[in-house]
Amino acid sequence: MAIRIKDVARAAGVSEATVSLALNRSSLVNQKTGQRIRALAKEMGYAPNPYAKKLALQKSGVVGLVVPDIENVYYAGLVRHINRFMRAAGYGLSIAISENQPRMEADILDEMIRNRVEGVLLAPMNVKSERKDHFERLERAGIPLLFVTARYEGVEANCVMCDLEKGMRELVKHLMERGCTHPVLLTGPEGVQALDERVRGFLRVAGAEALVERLDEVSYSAACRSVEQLLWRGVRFDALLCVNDLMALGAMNILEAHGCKVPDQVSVCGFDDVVFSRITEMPITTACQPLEQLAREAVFQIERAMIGGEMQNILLDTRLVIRKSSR
Amino acid sequence: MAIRIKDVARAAGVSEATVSLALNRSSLVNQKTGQRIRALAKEMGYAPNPYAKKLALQKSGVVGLVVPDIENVYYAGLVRHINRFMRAAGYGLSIAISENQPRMEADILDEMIRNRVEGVLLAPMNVKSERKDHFERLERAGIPLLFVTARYEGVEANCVMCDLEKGMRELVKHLMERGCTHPVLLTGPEGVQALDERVRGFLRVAGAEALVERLDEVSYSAACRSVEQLLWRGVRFDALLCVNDLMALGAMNILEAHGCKVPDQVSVCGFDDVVFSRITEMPITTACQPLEQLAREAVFQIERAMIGGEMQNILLDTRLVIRKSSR
DNA sequence: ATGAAAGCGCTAACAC
DNA sequence: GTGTTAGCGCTTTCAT
Repeated sequence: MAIRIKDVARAAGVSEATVSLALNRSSLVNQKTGQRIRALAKEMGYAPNPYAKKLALQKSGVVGLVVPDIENVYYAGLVRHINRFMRAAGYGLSIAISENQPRMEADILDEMIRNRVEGVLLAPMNVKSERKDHFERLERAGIPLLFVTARYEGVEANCVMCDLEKGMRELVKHLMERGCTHPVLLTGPEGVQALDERVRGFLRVAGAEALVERLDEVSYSAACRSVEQLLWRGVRFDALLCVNDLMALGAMNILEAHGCKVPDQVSVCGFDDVVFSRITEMPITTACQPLEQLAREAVFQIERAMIGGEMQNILLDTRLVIRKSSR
Repeated sequence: MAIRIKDVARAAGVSEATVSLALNRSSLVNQKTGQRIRALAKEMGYAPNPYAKKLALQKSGVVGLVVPDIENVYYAGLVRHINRFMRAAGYGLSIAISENQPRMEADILDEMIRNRVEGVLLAPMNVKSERKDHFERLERAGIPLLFVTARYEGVEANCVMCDLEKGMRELVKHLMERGCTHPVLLTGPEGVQALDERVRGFLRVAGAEALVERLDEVSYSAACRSVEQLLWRGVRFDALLCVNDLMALGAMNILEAHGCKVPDQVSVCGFDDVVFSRITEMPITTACQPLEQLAREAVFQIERAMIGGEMQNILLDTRLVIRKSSR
């Protein structure tokens, strides 16, 4: 089969132990012999069997990453960046997709425990979920957990995310400065922390009586349906804020279809600053979440935890990006 | 640390071998004892150490999946489906992203070889690449390779993909039936098989002298720039075909911005049928690639190869989806 | 500075 | 049917 340490040892005329030490750059082995062995190993095309190594070392060198939806370009971007940073840091990355299903998320974590991952980065689902006991199992297994992009209430763990409430406040403030007086917020189900934060920010600036529309899901089509409804009900509004960019796009399309001019009659805002806010004829004002920084911080923190350090909560600022849809 | 087979054996009052056999549902072990042992193991929360298992069995039970760009929703969808099918089939899936960088792709394959993956599903990059020797290394390692969504010329391996040429032919035919006489195709660099196929289909129906614009990359912004150019050069055209939906969106936006009415003055088509073709005010005509089927077939084929069977080339049909942008 | 040997947790011949 | 034992390939302690 493949070439083993034993083969290298024989070829080099030394023992397996020496080869192992040499390859791991131990100072125990003579400089010269070390070099010779490493050269020989490379020449022979030796590559250690990762499973033997993991078994002997009793650690895997891999961290798990769980995202709720890989087709959402926001999470896709997160995955890409975390993947890059993690590899650069010399760890393996095991990517899993919970598909927004609590059951799936639990299964994934259990599998990660079995696979002895040394840390878990988890982006919460965008649905409410009750059972959280899989996190206790993680904890019992002594595996550090770090939330990214949002957290679950009731689960004790650090988190790297943006100040979503503040981001939303900035958006509303911006709209009001432009003269909007009747803003409406389109959001998803209550009890999802990342959404609740946005709602709180909205209410704080727009006033507690401002209109908040709660949809079943934070999707394009749900936004479309909701705006249809608003128009049909004759609700008066001059600003439409959405909890993500794709929803804003849906909202805008429906408004335009009904002859409602954006931004003249209604200003529209998204959130996240993913590709959707830039590829429309009418670019969308939004709060940019700095994905790359988020990823960098997440990798940095989990790395600390893995080497026995303490993690911190990291709260990054979003950046207000003003585009055509609000001016 | 965790609980081992030895612990279960002791608790059950049998040997490790018996436990191992019982857990693997071997018929060698007594029905009753088997049940008893399995129950006990579950009760004790026993989970096998995957690395010890992989080491002993000399196989990993995982297959590798390489995609060029996870932020492209087309590949993201592919990943999601393959992930589902692969798990359902009882294999682990190792997801890697080549970021359209040949060097990265090579590194990934080498790492997969080291990790003893039992098969590789690879979606080619959308750039030309010269060196293909990493595939030889795969082959030498005896690891089956299956291309998905496209293939590399010059690499001997089976492929599961759509008949892109035919798909493009259908689009052009559709446009011509609608009365278009001057179609233009926006594509990417030459030498990328998945693009070349589309170009061939286009030329075959539109005629060999039809205009083909070759861009550096198949992106939104490249399409925008290209259409600006076309208009500026005063090129006469009444149909714009793009090799993907995002480009079609860009093209459409630029046309509209220049007062060029779609579809009255110019019909526009995309390709793939990803979300972008449905979320625009003006939905885009496109050729739908049946991602789920593609994924199912890919998993099915690679599975066959892993159990020693023969793979087949699979060529699926795209489906013409006519929307507003072309009528 | 190097080698011998035990051990990581599991499987699979082979013996009983 | 069940137990004994020898690996799988690597690391690491302890001799030398």
